[in-house]
Amino acid sequence: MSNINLSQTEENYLKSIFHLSELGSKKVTTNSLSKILNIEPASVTDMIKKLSRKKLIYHEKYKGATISKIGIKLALQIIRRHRLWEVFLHDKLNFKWDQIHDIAEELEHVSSNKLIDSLDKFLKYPKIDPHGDPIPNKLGEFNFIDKISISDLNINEIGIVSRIINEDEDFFSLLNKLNIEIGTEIKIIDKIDYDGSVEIDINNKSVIISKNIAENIKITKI
Amino acid sequence: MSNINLSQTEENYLKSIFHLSELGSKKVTTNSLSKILNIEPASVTDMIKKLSRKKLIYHEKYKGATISKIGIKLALQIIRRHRLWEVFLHDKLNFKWDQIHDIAEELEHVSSNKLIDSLDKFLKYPKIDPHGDPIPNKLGEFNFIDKISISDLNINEIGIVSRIINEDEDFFSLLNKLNIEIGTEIKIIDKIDYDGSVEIDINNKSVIISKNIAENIKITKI
DNA sequence: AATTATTTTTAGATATATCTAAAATAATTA
DNA sequence: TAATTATTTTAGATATATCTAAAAATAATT
Repeated sequence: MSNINLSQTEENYLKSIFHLSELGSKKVTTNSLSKILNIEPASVTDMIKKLSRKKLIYHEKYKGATISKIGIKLALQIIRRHRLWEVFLHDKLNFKWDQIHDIAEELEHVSSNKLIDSLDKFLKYPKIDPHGDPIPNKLGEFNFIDKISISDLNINEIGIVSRIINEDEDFFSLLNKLNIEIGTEIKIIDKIDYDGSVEIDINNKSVIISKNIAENIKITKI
Repeated sequence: MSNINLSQTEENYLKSIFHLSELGSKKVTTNSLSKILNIEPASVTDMIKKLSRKKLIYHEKYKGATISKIGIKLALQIIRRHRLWEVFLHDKLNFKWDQIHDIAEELEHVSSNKLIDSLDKFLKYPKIDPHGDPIPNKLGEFNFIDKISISDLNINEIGIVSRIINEDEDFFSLLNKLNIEIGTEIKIIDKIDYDGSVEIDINNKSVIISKNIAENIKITKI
């Protein structure tokens, strides 16, 4: 096997490209990367060229980048590491689910495969991380469960929170304020046509959440 | 508190300076650092200047460097992280003691203090790592047990291996070959005056080890 | 279709961490 | 002590990852 060795920076770019490409299907623009990585477009262009040279992405000038098969494979390994560390932090070290992301961002770059496979075993081969996101296995396979979100429910339907898409700190603190976590039962009281906001019931308290928030909370219908 | 933030590279230099200074008492030369870090002396000089500017070491041109109080404190935190991760890898992930060093070298640079303190708790506040080295606590305090080594034993005396100084991969594989690990009982059969080699008995097998090897294996006399 | 606005890229700088070759200093030895 | 050897530092390059400012290409609007 050609052992491709990436710097931490390259790994971060690749992961972001993978996420933005939505499982490899979409083209990723320089600007979108610039925004989520907080790096100037000019610098992004340089890195795109670099990853392109390494065949992890394909790039056509001014037209955006597509992630390659090898790129996807590597990205999934980084995501696997990230999510396994999140499980460790949450389940073993008792971190709150909103405090694990940043630490996992550092841990994910530790490169030993043996480490990750041992960690996987130690954690009893978890299938999802504390945010409900699927954990790829050694081969990059994972259960792709693109669940429906709160916005997909109709009035009076009930859902159980299964996955949080957004990993912003601000988003997490909002969820904490609303007492929403994985497993929380949510009932739809009303849907506001005007802007897609949804009135929901959590533990017998009613709140109205914006369309964007509703779309970022995936649920299982019951 | 002024939160001093070091790069991975700076951390590695500082740790090496601390080790070479033998707990802060000795001057460290450019060449000695160059050798253990495998970096050219010219580059070492640059980094010495940098750490000196940050007041982590004191440096007099052409005369070597001394580690400062803050330097020692920071070095001990890095060592603490390294050794706690080694305990985790050995005790929880079932790594052999000769496979943990390199991985801990990467993990030690993950910067969250909360992570390390939680890990410490999870591991039940271990006092020594799998090589028998003491683990500094949050405040940098540790039990300094500079044990005697095999070379300090006399003929017919018995010692139990308690600590391995050298962390080279080659040294570990030698120990594995000799069936020596922490806890192994060793009896001195003969001491060769010519070059300080020692004939020892391990599990009723006798071998001769060099002076250097004997000095790198610390023991508790029984 | 022409103009304007946006996005992307290029060009040229900067900081970090490294290198080699040469100069300066210190240590050793004849 | 003077000459030789070894160590350390300086000077100047290189690679990575970033930046700003300006140019080029594409997209949107009038």
